[in-house]
Amino acid sequence: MAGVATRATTQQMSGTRERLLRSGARLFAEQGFHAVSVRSIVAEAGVNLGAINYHFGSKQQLFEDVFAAGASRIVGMRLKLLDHCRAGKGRPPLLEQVLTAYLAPGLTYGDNRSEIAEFQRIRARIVTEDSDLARRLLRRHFGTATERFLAMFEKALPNVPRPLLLWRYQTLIATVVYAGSSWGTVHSAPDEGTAEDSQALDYLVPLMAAMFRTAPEDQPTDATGLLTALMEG
Amino acid sequence: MAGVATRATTQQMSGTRERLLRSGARLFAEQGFHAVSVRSIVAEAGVNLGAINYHFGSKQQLFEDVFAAGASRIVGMRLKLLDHCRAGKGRPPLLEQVLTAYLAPGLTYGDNRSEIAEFQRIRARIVTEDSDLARRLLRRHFGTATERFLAMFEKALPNVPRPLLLWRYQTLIATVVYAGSSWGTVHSAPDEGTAEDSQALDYLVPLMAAMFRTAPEDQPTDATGLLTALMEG
DNA sequence: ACCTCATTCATACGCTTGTTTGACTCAACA
DNA sequence: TGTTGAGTCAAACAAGCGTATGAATGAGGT
Repeated sequence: MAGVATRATTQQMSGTRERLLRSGARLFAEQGFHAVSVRSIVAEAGVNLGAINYHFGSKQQLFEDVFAAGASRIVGMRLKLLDHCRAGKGRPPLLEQVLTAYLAPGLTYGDNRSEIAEFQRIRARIVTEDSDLARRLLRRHFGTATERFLAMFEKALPNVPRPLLLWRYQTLIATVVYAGSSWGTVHSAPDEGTAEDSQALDYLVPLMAAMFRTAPEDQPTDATGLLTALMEG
Repeated sequence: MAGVATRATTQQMSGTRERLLRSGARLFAEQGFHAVSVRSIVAEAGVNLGAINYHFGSKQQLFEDVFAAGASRIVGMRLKLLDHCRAGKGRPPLLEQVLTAYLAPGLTYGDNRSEIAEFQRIRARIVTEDSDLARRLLRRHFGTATERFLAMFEKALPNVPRPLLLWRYQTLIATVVYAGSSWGTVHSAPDEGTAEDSQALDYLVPLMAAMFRTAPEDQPTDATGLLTALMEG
């Protein structure tokens, strides 16, 4: 017991672990897992080379811990906000509430602005991977929250069948991941397309709401037919 | 002159260059630039270790060539389709035409289905980076096409001011990149959320159209205020 | 004062990395 | 029939990688 207390106290005091988590998050977000060396992490953290393997066991475990920390922060905020969403007169539509609950924690707000941006970059990268590690991390940290949000979206839009809803949810994910990670650069003119992060929520909620509310009867636009028409001139 | 002809003929016959481009595309898409070794590429291509440095000069140059090939294929198709977009009675709305022109080449259709998916994965990864290389590649290969599409969107939606239009264009990019690379996996239940690629275009065009047509007066939903309300209960 | 033990540190290990080198092959041309 | 030169190949290079090791450190408990 005394040993455990001592260890906890010492870890808290030394802060090596925390410094590694922060440096790791910064560098992994910037360059990706494989492009970052443990030497560059310990250098930025200002600690010894062996520190990563001592505190985390391996470079990969440090990465997983970095991911877990960022994910739990965002998901925790999302679920807390989701708990406060309810339909009612005088309140905004349920859809807008749920969208706000989903989007806000993933956008760059408040004090831990940069940490959220860093995590979203890490997440954006991992989403495009299909390694077992990627699938495992995503499932573990986002699985239950996804189910709860989908259920809530179904309540907000009872006449949208589930398959169609999934497409919209995917688009929502794409938008928030992309927005949180690399927003602000439409790749043409250098200054063009930068958007204020602080306004992101106000811009995105109406856009996503409009997309989610696309009427089912609007759905079967024959885009494929349109495509062949375009190809023929 | 004879020398040049000889070289071209020999390259065409050997096919080592092309094999490397294909193996590189496959592996870079799967694992990312830094995670892939030169040796794994040449092994998959069934060529000698030195072949990459001989034909491309460096691993990075091979990557750039892979990216250039994929980008020019997609952008070329997009611009060709965009040329056929025009308003007119009896035709679909201009917005849907432009959206189809933008989305179709990036989604997984037709014969080179896997090659497009591979490139979209590479692109998704590079979009989240902020290295000079990433910026350079994106600017070079997507810059002018972006300008032309933005101009066309402005023509299709003349009453949407440019800053708002950029947000919607960003969302479109996010959706197509994400859809083309890692679609089909809402990360909860394993089977849930898989969507048929062949229907992607028909699903996405109406969603994006609804989002693009969000009325300007709908825009200033006070999501920030809603957020504070949610946080307070 | 002594022991304990979590932590730090310098060093080294085995391995892989991207690239280079020089000999070799062999179709094309004079 | 030589000669040329693009292409292939095995071998080696220095450098960097993640990790392991064992000694030094130093605060906490007895």
